[in-house]
Amino acid sequence: MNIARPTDSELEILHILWSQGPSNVRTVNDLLNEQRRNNPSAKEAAGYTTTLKLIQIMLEKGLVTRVEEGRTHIYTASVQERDTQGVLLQQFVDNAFKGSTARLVMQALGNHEASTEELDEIKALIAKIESENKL
Amino acid sequence: MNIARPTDSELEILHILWSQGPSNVRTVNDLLNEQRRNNPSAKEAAGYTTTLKLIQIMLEKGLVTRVEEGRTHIYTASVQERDTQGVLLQQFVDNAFKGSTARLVMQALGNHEASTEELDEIKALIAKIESENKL
DNA sequence: TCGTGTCTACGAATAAATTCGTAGAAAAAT
DNA sequence: ATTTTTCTACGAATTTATTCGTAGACACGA
Repeated sequence: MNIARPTDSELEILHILWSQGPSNVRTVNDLLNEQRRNNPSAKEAAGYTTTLKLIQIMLEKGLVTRVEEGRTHIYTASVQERDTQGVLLQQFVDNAFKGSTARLVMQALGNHEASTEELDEIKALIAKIESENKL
Repeated sequence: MNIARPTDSELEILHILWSQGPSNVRTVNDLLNEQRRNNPSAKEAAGYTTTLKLIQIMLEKGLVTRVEEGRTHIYTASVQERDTQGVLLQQFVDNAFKGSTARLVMQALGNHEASTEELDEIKALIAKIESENKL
């Protein structure tokens, strides 16, 4: 099964569906705008029909599924968060880092104020990969 | 100084300028299409005037500078590769990973066949960050 | 019942990125 | 000298993503 590539706006909506579970358009729109209010670099609030249209397009693309519940539709993400992030990441690495994942990781760790917990997690993952490599 | 955010096509051209140094449009176009031929998932070859137009737009945005040499123009990237990657990465982390750099790094390391050398580099970087954190 | 609000569907305006055709000037080739 | 090639500039078509207005259906409360 081929994973469709969501656009930026679609990704915003997917994040909401991933964290909230199945939702109607009204809920998605409300949460979307709440998120945007809390993020100064985000876009302006979206009108209801804007969000509706986006979700309808996502339905056509197969990014979400829906069931009717009375007069309204309840939407569910039909792609997994991990899978989608994997697809986007691969593409981003190709575009911005010419395919070098190592460079991307270095840059990410270099820029960012990593917490001790995060670093520990990453170290653990590296150890795991290394032990698997030995097999 | 504010770093402009290049689009995908602009980034392709920047990569060429970064690796080749100052170049005229013909050279950029040739290398661009050569790269695309070698990459099955890339776009079709670009016409000369397409590349020209893109570079002209990049000039307006301040992504490149140029000098005249006879009848032709020689273009040079006016943004640094590292800086640009940093800007793009920050934005990508926000969009796709809701700002969690740690998650991005985990996903990247998980997906990818990292070589021993790469892992060592990354471990060294983590150690460096940790020692700085202690100060 | 009648208005008001909430839903979907859908067309279309807007915006942003990309692509390319055409024209004119200058150089190079014949 | 004249034809062909190689530049730049620039307008405009195309494509893709985003935004929103309007219309019809239905429900709910006054």
